[in-house]
Amino acid sequence: MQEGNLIDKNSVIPIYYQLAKLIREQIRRGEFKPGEALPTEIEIANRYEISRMTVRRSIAELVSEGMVYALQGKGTFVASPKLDNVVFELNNFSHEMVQRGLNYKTTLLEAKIIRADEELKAKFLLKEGIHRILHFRTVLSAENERLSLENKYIIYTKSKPLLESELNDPTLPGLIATHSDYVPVSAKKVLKAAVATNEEASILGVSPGAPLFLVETTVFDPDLKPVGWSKSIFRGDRYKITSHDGWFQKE
Amino acid sequence: MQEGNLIDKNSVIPIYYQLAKLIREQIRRGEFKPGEALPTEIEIANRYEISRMTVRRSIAELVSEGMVYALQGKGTFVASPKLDNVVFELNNFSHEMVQRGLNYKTTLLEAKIIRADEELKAKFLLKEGIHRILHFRTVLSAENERLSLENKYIIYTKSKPLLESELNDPTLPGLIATHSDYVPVSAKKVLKAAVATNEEASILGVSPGAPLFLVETTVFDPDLKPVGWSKSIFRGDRYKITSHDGWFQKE
DNA sequence: GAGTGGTCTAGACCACGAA
DNA sequence: TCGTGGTCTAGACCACTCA
Repeated sequence: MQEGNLIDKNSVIPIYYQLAKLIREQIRRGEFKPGEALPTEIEIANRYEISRMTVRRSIAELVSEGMVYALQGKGTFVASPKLDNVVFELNNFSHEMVQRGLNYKTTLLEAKIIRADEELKAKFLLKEGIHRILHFRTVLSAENERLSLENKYIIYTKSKPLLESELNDPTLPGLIATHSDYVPVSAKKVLKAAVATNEEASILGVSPGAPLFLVETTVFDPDLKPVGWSKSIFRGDRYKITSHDGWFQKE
Repeated sequence: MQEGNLIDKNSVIPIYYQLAKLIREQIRRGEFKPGEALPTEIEIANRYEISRMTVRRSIAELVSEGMVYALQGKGTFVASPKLDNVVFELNNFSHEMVQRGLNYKTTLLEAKIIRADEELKAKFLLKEGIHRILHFRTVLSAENERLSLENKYIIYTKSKPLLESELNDPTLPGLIATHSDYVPVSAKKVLKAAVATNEEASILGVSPGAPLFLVETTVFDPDLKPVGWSKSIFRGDRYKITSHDGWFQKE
């Protein structure tokens, strides 16, 4: 609680880092409770004989973690853990698989140039006329089981040959960078719950009506023009998305 | 690109904020391209006649946005937008509805104390014996349409009367705080795709087999003991989860 | 007016990378 | 060895809150 020689000023570990960890643990242990004020920055600086700027840096860490909040003129207070707002992280499939040490592969079912139909013209905000679209259809498998089916569409403005690497694992931003004159800089994803159609079911080896995640991705260039679109389905019995919130242990 | 009287040192807007915005826009406009180095901190400080610490604060903003990354001894570089890793945010239902200006209400179907069965004992890591569990079953509706069905379970260690407010909109952390001696500080959520059972379908007014999101929540106390658990389903035809990544416009 | 957090400075020393 | 980013300081002034 007090007399903190708990900070080693000669350590290789930065002081602000040590202090942030110290306060974080005090909050977790309940020594500072939600709603209570932390000691003032000057108090903390004096107590540990460090500069106020260093204290502020530590507190900034805790603020960014959502653990405390500062009010000008009043003080710095312990926040209540927010357990309502949830952030789900859906990692890149390949990274996931590599991390878990699983064998995975991408199978190219189809790669062809098509003419934009009305739906695609709408997605890409294209005017009337003929527009060439590059269409990829791939299946992701792990441990010899098919897990996901992806349909990718990009506006085709360059006629470059497809590289081996693209056939193996074509990513939407990668395809755009290579086969169009657009620069992909941002993406919007929409996650929906769906059920397998007969065709999807037979490709993925599940029953028609089986639960699926559906992810629609739109990729934009710097002018917010949509330049790539994909619709992917993931087997609901093989995918789950997990999130951790509040004051979980970090490090 | 140069001669930056673009920073107003007498503005009420902090210098670090102005500078961060300036660099962010330069990157978005492509004046600094992915992989390229930004000017060094000292160069920027000299150019705009501000202190290096202020420059660093600006760059820290951009780093936290994932727009640039710094390498000690080398420089600060423009990142490539990461469009693979996706963060889905599922907001608190009530906030969502209020934000959209929709009428919503919570209907309590059931609220009773039960004895923990084997499944609940396992979820809560309870030893053999008799354990009382408080069970809530609620339906969320908006615009007179049922959207979601929630089952909440908490370990019941206090015998406090249920408050009106809890009956209207019982939250898992709120129930734990009021009706147990535990302090909820963190939560784990798992999102799955599912299909409606006959019972669920009739409650929600959809067809059996209709797509659903399933969210299982476990709430923990500071010692990582599970103290609350819920299983909620959301109509797949009414819910979607959206995310934005990369260098989208902020502000 | 006293006390709080918010911003900014000018300078110091360090760790690291590259030549 | 030099230039880079990383840390830290001691002090300044401001905006805000509350009595």
